[in-house]
Amino acid sequence: MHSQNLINIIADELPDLNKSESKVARVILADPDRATSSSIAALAKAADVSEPSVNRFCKRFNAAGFPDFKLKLAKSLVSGVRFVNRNVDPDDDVVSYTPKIFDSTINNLAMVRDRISHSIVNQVVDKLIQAKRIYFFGLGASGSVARDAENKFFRFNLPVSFHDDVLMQRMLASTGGTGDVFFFISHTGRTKEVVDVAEIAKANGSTVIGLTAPDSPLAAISSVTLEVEVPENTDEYMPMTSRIVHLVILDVLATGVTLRRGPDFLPHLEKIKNSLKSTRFIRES
Amino acid sequence: MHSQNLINIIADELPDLNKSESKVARVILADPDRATSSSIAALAKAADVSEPSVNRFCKRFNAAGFPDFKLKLAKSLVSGVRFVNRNVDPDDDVVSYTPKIFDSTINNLAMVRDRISHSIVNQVVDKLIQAKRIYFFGLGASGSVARDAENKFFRFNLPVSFHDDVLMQRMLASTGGTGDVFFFISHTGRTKEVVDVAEIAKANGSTVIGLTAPDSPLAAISSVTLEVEVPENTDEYMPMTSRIVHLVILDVLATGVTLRRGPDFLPHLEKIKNSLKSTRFIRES
DNA sequence: AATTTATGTAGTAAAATTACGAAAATTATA
DNA sequence: TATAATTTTCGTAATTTTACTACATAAATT
Repeated sequence: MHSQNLINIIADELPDLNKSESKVARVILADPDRATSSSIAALAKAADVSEPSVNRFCKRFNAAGFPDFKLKLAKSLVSGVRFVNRNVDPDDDVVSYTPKIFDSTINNLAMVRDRISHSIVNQVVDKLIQAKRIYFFGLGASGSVARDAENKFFRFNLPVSFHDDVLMQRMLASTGGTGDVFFFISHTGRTKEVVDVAEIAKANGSTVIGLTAPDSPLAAISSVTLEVEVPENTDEYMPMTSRIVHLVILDVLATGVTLRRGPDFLPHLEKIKNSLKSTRFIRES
Repeated sequence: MHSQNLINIIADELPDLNKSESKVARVILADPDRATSSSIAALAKAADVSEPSVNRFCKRFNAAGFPDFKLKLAKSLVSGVRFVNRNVDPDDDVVSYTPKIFDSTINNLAMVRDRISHSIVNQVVDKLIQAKRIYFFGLGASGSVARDAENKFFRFNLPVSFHDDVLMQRMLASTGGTGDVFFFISHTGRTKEVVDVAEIAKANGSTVIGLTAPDSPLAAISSVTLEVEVPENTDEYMPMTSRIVHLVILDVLATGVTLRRGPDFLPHLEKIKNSLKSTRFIRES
């Protein structure tokens, strides 16, 4: 629906392609990287079709021609599938694994940037602005995200808190009601405790917002879901990057709230910023 | 030097290029995106040089030829990094501010990726591996980073904890000693409380690691400093992104530790992963 | 059997590369 | 300082590779 990856588009269309087109498609999907660096003749031979068939294939996917197609393919390899080939190896040294981890995080951010639903962001900003009270809930790694969110939203002069304790979450969820916003953060969206608490909150009439994986139990329950699809960890050594994506989405939400509040609100933010000044060493220079 | 972006490489080499090469370089840098879709003839004409000059230019930058160069250029353009750092405007709507915030985060990550000192990362990994005990300290937003670090390093079977309470930090710092690692996370590196505690830890013979700004009081005290230079917030609406960079650096460190531990350690990580399985709803599909 | 769709052949146009030599710049020598 | 020798830089022209188009035939569908 959004700005999909070319590889995925080809894979999706595969059943609808005719014989020679699907031959081409399969050769490309088998080794997209190789495809970007081969000539139309080489690719035609590999797929056992004629050159014009390859050319027609390219045009079918909205490319001006073969070279343009290769360009688009190369681009989509970087933004999407790169992490597949760039896993951390057991015998990598610092010089190799450091950029790999950065790149993987960057790729995921770029992917979500291009796919996030703006209308849902808007809806969530609405809910947050109208909230009587906001609770950020998360367990484990998502607990840190929730804590960061509290820290950020605290500046809006709203009653906001974060909790990483299940019992506390459960109690608060059951005492909440209309006007309260419960904001659940979860990588998988399938942690039982989290889903349970979300159900309680929902049952009591609170607004439930989920920052989580699509098609998850948590997403199903939530009043509004900010869907974040970050590829599963295939690699033992590669860290989980959904946390980072969640943090940036919360940055986006906070910015949305600030902007919605309008310029009258800026002095308040300035005041909070200044309150921290006295705790700092003065910068010499 | 590292896995640099092709655009940066060209910009860096610009002074060392000869007349026609630099003409080509300037045309490419002026509009890299256009360059990826033009023919060698068009580019030669735009740069007012001959076609072979463009070809030689490409080979100088380790491309097989012009088409290969275009491919590499295209890839480096999408690597997530968008070069113009756009600020959030007071009258931006979701569609505008969302990508801006993602882009700013991505830019900062890419910058640090290319500048981080690998030898310092290595040194810190060494210290963490040898540590008898690790304490992650941070206040405010950095407290969440510290909490995340605890969560991550906990898996290494090391005595590790995080603290965002100054009194607690102070007590622990004064009871620590040789073999203990105190890991301070601070955006500015100039929060008095943090620097005070770091001084106490240092005085008692503990190892002090700083993840903070260069040329800051905290950096000065630390045994090893992971320097993170993220541009100051020029924009009222743009969130602070150093937190994110800090988190990714901690990911890098955790990966370093895992790799150093060797393959014998993987079963242990697997065990922790499995321990969480029973808390989850089974994925239907 | 008629029509549409799919695919390949052959020719053409465009693009990129190579080989070579002239021009410019640099260095050496008188 | 002038000039010759050498190296580097750069362009012309030819060649090769690559991509595209028009057309025809084959296959599939109606």
